[in-house]
Formats: sequence, C-alpha cells, structure tokens
Amino acid sequence: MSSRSQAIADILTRAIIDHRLVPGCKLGERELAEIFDVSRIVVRQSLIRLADDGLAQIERNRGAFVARPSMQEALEIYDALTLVEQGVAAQLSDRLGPAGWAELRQHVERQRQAVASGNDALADVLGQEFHTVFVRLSRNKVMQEIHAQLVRRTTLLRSLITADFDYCNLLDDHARVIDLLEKGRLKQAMELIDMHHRSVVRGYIMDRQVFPELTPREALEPYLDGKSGEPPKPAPRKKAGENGAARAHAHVHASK
Amino acid sequence: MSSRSQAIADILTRAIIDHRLVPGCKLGERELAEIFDVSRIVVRQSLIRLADDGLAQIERNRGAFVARPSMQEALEIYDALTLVEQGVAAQLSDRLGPAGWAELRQHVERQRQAVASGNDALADVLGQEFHTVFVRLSRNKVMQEIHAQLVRRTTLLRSLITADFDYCNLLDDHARVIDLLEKGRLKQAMELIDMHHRSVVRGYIMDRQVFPELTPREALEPYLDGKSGEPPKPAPRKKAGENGAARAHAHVHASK
DNA sequence: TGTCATTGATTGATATCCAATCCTGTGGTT
DNA sequence: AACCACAGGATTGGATATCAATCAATGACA
Repeated sequence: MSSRSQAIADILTRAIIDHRLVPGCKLGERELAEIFDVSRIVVRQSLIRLADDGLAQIERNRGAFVARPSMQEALEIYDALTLVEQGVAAQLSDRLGPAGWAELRQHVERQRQAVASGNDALADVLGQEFHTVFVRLSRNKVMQEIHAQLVRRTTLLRSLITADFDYCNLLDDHARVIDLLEKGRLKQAMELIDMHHRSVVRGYIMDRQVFPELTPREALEPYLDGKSGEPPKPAPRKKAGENGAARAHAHVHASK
Repeated sequence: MSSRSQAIADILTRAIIDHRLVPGCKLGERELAEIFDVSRIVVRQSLIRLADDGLAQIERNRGAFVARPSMQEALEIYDALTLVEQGVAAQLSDRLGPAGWAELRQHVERQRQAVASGNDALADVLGQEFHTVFVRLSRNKVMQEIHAQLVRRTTLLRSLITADFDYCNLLDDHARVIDLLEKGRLKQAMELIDMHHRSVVRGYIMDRQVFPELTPREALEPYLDGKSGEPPKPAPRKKAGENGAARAHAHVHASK
C-alpha cells in the first residue's frame, strides 16, 4: 500500500473531479485532518501533491484552496490537451493494430448505448474515458500520466462553466476520429480533434462565482472508509436550465 | 518567498540535473535534514515533490532514491518530448511572428559562438535551453511546465549513459528546424525533430551501473546558503574516452 | 466615518516520540 | 561449508505538542 498522504490526495482528487469540491473551496488543514482522522502533516503532504497536480493552490500563510484557473489557463489547458491528443493520433494512425481500433469502436458503442438508454451520467463518464483509452493505446505511460493530469484539470474547469454540452455530437466526433484515423486521413482527424476541444471551450463562461454547496466534510463523507456508507456518487450539481427528464441538448458548437 | 520544502526541492532538482546526485543515490531523510538544517518533515515534503516530478522514487519504508528510469521509460520520455515539440512546432509555424524567429536564431548563434570558442559547458547548456525557448514561444505556460518536466527527466537520463554527443550536429539540427518551420515546411521540421531526439536516444546504453562519486553532502554543498562558497558548478563527471583538451566528437547518429 | 492596533485563527515549522518495516549480522542446523 | 531462522539495529511513516509568523477581523479611538 502506498502512503497515507497519497491515499488522501487521491480522495481529494476524486472529490474535485466529481465536482463535490468546487474551485475556491478552502481546504483547511485542521478540518481535513479531522475528517480523515490523520495529523495535519499528512494532510499537508496531500495538499502538496494536489498543488503539484494543478488541482489546488497553496497560498503562503493563507492555506490551500481548490484551484480556480483563469480563462487564460483554461485555454492553455485545452490547447495542451489538443496538442497531446493530436500527437497521439499521429502515432496511432501509424502503429495501431486491429485490436486497438476494435477497442476504440467498442468503447464508443458502449457510450452510444448509455446515451440511448438515457443514462446520462454513465455516458458522461464514458465520454471522458474515451480520451483516456485513446492515449493508453499509445502504450506510453509517461504520456498517459501527462494526459491524465490534463484531463483532471479540464474536469475541474467544468465546475466553473454553465453550458450544457451535446454529448451526442461529441460522441459522433469520437467515432469520426476513429474512422478518419483508420483510413489514414491523419490531417482531418487532427483537425477534428481540435474542433472537438474548441467546441467544448467555446461554451465556457468563467466569470461566474461558484458557491460551495457542500462543506468539505459533507463533500468528502461518501469517500471515507470504503466499507461503510454508500458507494461514492457523482456530482450533485444543479445546472442552469436543468429541468429533469427532458434536457435540452444545447449545440454549443453550432455557429461557425 | 515560497515554502522551505519547495526551495529544498529546487536545490535537489538542480543537483540532480547537474549530475551531482546520480540515479540510485539514496536520499536519506535524516542526512538531508542535517545538510539543510531543517526537520525531517520538510525534507519529506521536498522528496514528495521530487517524486511527483519523476526525479525520485520513494519506496515505502525504504526511503527515497534518485530515480533510475528503465530503458523503456527513457524511450517513453523521449517519445513524449518529441510529441510535445512537434506539436509546438506545428503551432509556431502558424503563429510565430518575426520577433520570435529572430529570438530563436539569436539563440542558435550564441550557442555557435560558444562552440567556436571551445566553451563546451556553455554550449551544452545553451543546447538544452534551445528547446525551452522554443516551447516558451508557444506562450502556453501549461505546456511549458510539462515540457520543462520532460527536459529535466531527459537530463537525469544523461547520468545513465556513456556516449558523447556531437553538439555541432545537434546545433545544426536546431538551425535547420528554424529554417524549415519559417518556410512552412512543417512536415519536414517535425521529421527532423524526431530524428534529433532519436539520434540522442540511440546512443543510450543503460545497463551501466552508476556509482555515486559524491556523497549527498558533498554533492549539495555548493548550493547551500548562497552567499558563501563558490557559485554552483556543473557536473564533475569523468566520461569514458575523455582525454582533456582534444575531445573526440563521436557521431552517435552515424549509421542509418 | 475612517484609521490604526489588538486579538484570534491558521499556517509553517520543530522536536520528540512511537510503531512498522526493512536490512543485517549472528548463530544454529544440515 | 552452505543455508536458513531469528534477533537487533536502523530507517521510515506517522502522531502529538508546541512555537513563531502571518493574515483577517474586530473593535477602539480620533
């Protein structure tokens, strides 16, 4: 087993990408130490890990907060993500075997079924995972870790935005990228990856203030101790425009 | 001022990329705590930072060591570096203005002068820095940090290899990349970047055992306290085949 | 009302202590 | 002599208590 501080850093990371801890939320050492029943020192080590990962910012003598990236930084993160995925696409278009293409198609198919059956939460997770699977096929652990970090940061960014996304359209993008790559149309695939991310970023409005709806203790309670309690559940956010079952899929990439 | 653990992590990083702390070297908490005159906890926090950066590995209940990447990992690091720089090249070929091209050329020119005047150490540093300047021109801090981390890891790798490199040839590569990019021959430039890194990696022989010639105390002494002592000096390694003034430039990329 | 000082809270860091684990060296056994 | 088991030392991971420095908020006072 790894160190305790790593375990706690993992839980905090999870809570952040689940949007249970929102940007700006104070991560007090004493409070976290009580919640996890460890000493402040272990908590501090966890926070250092989170800060190195870009998910938290530590201000001297003020404490740690969930990172609140600027719009500029958001653009840079998506730029970097695009760059990485385009590069991986170029590698895969050369080197990926039939089994790899099959895995990608299978993943898209699973997401398509999730969408069809109305399981939006699962579809969302699978949509995220697609990019991870994509990079994993490059068989480069270093690249995987870099990419995973960028993905975590984009997930964090989603706490700051208000737009709904069109999962169907993003899903189609995934399928089309696979098609283009397998046919060797690398340039078009890379263009599509760029568009894919741009369509996401274009929906961003980041001036919004985010109010923590949950105290850290409430936010972290589901992750504690494993055995007891319910399994960790995804985000409990209320989005603007949400109206229960019939959700309007805003096509954020619409206008040229 | 940032935290003490960050400062110590920076010094350790410096010592590692200067090849004063070599892969496998034990980084004992008690020893470092004495050297830096801080508590063990601060040292531990520094080591966590180093481990997150890929420069150290922490083995539970065994302690921290300067990372000793496998050949596989070395290849992955150079692959990732290639991918990143190719991506940046693609961006720059579109977006870079005249001032940017001038800065790149000027940098190459400075390195050329260093080579001409026989200042191999400076030439080496400038050669490294070229890649950093290159990425900085992308104006993407996130990408810069990722790249900088990869560069640090490649520098660490150089502690593990025996080959001498042909700085002249690598220098020519830099100049040619600039030329190709400015003329819009992106594909050729990317090919050259790939070759550039492959030519480095091809000289790798990593089975070699590295014996720490310096104890951590000796290795870190130049960095302590700033005011006193000589300025931090580069690597004191003895390379195989070294024979004083007349050094043979082995063209490691020779055979196709 | 506006400014300044005090107070409280939190972080950064230290020292000391303890448990768990790993390494090693010793001793017994075959 | 070779090999295995075990005990002791050393080191790490972590807890607790404590102290100084700094920030924020409050309240006193002009």
